[in-house]
Amino acid sequence: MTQTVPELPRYADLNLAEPLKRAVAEMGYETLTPIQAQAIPVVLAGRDVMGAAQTGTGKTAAFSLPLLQRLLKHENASTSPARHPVRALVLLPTRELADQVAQQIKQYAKYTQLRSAVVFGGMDMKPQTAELKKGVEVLVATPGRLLDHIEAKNVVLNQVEYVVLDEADRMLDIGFLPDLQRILSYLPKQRTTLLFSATFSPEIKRLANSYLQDPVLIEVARPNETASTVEQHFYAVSDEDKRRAIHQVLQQRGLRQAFIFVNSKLGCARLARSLEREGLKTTALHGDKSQDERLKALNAFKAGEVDLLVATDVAARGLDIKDVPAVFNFDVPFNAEDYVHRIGRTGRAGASGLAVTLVSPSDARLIADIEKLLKRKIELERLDLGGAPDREARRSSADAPERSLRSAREPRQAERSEDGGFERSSARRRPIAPRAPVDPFFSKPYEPPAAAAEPAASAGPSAPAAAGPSAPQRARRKVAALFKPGG
DNA sequence: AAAAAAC
Repeated sequence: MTQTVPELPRYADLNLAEPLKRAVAEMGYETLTPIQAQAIPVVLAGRDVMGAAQTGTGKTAAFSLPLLQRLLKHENASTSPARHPVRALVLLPTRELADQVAQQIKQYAKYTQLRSAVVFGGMDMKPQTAELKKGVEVLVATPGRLLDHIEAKNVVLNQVEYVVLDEADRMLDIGFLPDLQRILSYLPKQRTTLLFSATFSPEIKRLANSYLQDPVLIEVARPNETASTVEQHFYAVSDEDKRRAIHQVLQQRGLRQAFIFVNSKLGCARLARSLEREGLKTTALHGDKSQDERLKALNAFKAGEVDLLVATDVAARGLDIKDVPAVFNFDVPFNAEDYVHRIGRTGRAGASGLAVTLVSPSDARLIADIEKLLKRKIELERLDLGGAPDREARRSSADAPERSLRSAREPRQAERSEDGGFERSSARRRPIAPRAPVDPFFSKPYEPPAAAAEPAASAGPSAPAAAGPSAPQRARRKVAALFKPGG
């Protein structure tokens, strides 16, 4: 065991104001994580920062503590409560995350005079407006609602000294960039900008640099790296077997709670309903729910009232929930970065965690993307679902055991096609999956090729076709190999 | 392919 970590820096030894130290001590923090140890002095020095560190390693404290310290140190009007301009702005990509970070900052600031507030959509404007009008030094927000408040003149941002983009790569992606740029246009040019995320693609890094002045780059471990405490598995499972796979892994591992990620809101609602019918205490979290429902779902999971939280990528980033033992990717995420964030919901703060990704043949390309991002080979594993494959079970209608999970819905033909029409669409979408063994290439399970380090490398000698398969072709074959009948 | 974020 690596129990003898050489003297981690301690909060008590930091040059932080007493009120901040007191709050930190009260929250039970003693030593700094690596990202905190590196980022805090740099932020205290007033520099711009681009910070990358693995999920679950305390990025929020890494920026908020030194930020609060700076605000305390250069307190201009603390003795006259009449005027409290927003001096620090923290922007986040989801409402739940804004809420979480705001609560954390409130905790850190609780023994100071600094005021903070949070604004995000889906909630009544009025209470937020009232808070803003009272004046706050630290404002936490999601972009859309903040723009609303700016345009309604509920808040003025021309005195902002610090802006933080948490989950910075997401904030800078195409979906958020226009709003972000508008917000930044209201801020003084002369300011400190802090960007933090667990993932930064090279393109986003370049873009991010255009928003920073002479930044300090802080990289704790490799960017895009997953926590070493998370045990990762990729199981080759056909779409129709995925729910059964979840039941089985939960049972075999003796797991009660888990996050289950899906790619669409509709799929999220449906999967949650199915799992609930199959006897698992399940709730769904996605952007088509009201904010009240979203908060309720999250709180029910936190309180242990439900065991499974089926969620879209609204829950992929940043959410810090204690003791999430496992994350399932029911769908392989469209963006490889989101894989890193999703599985980052487990194994936080040094805890151990399990990440299970269910891979169907059509996911080959996405798996190749994840391999590339993680810079390592992914071994697809077979999952013995105990008994005949599901499709066999459907043919011999007498087989009860394997079908038990589906039995509740099996008779409802109409609803099955609503679920995506597994039978027909699978034939359409997965022409690659061989029905009969034809090529010896398909007859052995996936083994990482010895030579090629990068997926984009040249075609190896094992290439069956004359022209040589492309990287996506090879990726599809790897996955297809695992779906060979009888293997 | 989708999700997120304002009403």
